[in-house]
Amino acid sequence: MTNIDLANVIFPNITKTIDDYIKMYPKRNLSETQFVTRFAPSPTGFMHIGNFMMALIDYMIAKNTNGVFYLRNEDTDKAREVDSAVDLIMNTLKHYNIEPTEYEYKGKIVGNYGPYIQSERKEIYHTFIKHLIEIGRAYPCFCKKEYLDEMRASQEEMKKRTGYYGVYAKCRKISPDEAIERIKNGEKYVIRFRSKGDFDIQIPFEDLVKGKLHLSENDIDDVIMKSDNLLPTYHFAHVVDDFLMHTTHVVRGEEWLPSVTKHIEMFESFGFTAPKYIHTPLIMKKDGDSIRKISKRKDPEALMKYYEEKGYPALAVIESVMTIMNSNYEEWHRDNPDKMFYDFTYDPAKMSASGALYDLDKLDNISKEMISKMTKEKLYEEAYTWSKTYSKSLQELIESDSEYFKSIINIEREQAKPRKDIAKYSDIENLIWYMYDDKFNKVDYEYQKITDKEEIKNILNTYINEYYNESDDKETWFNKIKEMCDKLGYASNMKEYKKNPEAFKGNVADVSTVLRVSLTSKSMTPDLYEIMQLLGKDRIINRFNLVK
RNA sequence: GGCCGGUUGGUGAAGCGGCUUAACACACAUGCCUUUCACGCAUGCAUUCACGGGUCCGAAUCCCGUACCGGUCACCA
Repeated sequence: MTNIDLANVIFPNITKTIDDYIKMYPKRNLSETQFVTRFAPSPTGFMHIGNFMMALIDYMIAKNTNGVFYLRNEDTDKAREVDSAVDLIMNTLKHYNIEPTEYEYKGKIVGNYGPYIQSERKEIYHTFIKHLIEIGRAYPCFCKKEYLDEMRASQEEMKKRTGYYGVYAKCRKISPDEAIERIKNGEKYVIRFRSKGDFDIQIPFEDLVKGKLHLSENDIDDVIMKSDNLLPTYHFAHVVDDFLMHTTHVVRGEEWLPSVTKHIEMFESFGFTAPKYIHTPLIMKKDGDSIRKISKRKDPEALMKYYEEKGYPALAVIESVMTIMNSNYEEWHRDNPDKMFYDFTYDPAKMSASGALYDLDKLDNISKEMISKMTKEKLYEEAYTWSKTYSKSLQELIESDSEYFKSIINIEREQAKPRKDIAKYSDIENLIWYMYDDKFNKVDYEYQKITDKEEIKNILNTYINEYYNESDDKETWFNKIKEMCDKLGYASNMKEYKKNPEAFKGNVADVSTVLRVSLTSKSMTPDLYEIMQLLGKDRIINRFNLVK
């Protein structure tokens, strides 16, 4: 009995050869400078910010080189799979407009290199594994979990490297005859790769982020096919898929760095050349005094849904991640304000090799800047769309009178130096609620300098009876407030007040604050004149009367 | 523990042997402007690049060692 007999016993129904598949997945019709990337998440039901960064890198590389960015669903771990996970991935990519050119979704395959779902590629993997068995580079392993556990424990005790290699790889020595017999007896087995590597030999490897490194050759016989579902492990699926799909650049987290030599050896066992690798640093989080990997369990901002729920503009999130990917992005963007982020050329070599802390302050800043530049129509649309999914109360506010809403958000907008107070759509309600009468009751007034109730009443009455005129323009309006200040003993001129504060009861800022707080309850609001214009005289009087 | 990687301000970082008295941006602080807040403007914020040694006329930049941080050592990806 030979390895070929063994291969036929294990895969009796596989009739194709790897050459058949190589023909079915021909070289892509692209030039040397057009790169092929893929986003290959496993459908666990989460979209982590680190995954998102990798997808963005994939997208940027393909976009920059006019190449191909495809999505591959790595669902070989059926135990961890979540039903809605693919929807989440697709929706997130769609939300950020970084959609793949090839993918498989809801039964539809777009692209010529599918299926793009690993569990649908079982026959392909089996063909490749069968080939490896035939040429003696893979074999069935009957070792039980107990043996493996004992092996590891004794290796640790003897301070040796752990793993299934050398003398520990006892199924390596099983003859085809014995293997066939044991299989026919119904013994459970996995398929392992037969490594020819020598751990003491260092091989050079170049990672596009980390640069040139030397890594020990792999000598571990890794499992390449699992026993229960007969699906491949990540290592093997990576090799087969990225070869057949002609991926030129593999972007993945740096946790994969220690296994590149496994992958290289597997590529070589088929006579294939490995793709280029971009091992991205992990995104970190500060936790007290220490720094750790950002965690989906402890840090809400680790998950992409956080940014959607809070209502950050998609572009703001992209730009904040771009600054982590390539810190020269910001400068570029300043110099090219009219270009889109994808016009920027991403360079993995400029990416930091160490893990970066993701800074929410930075995101807020980028986002405020971006929202401040939106027209009122644009902000209205964005905020309204967001509210329909995430905030019923804001939605109701907007729907009660959309023109009024637009007028409110337009205060200090659409001008050279717009107001920057909205970082995310979920901020809006808290910034404008007082413009709605049904919310303006039982409020806490934040009076500042002038707190005496009689004096406040006096200012309000004097103002409404003697000075306020709804049709005044802004300059006249403010001049009248100053006139009132003079009359009531407050300084109308700040410079004079500062020169001699003792001579006055207070100043025009203090008086304005009384008006502002009486009308809004808050001491910090946008332009008071515009607020008063929007409220109108009747509502102003009503609010003054509410002040007790 | 073995192997691999990293270490420049509170944060992202530039820097790649002399142009650096360490860029730019965020954050923070102060001042100016101002009807509040914000905006804007101005100023400040690492005498020093984890530490120790070496190479060199010259080092954040090159070499060695130490420390610390991270990754990895699964039929998970």
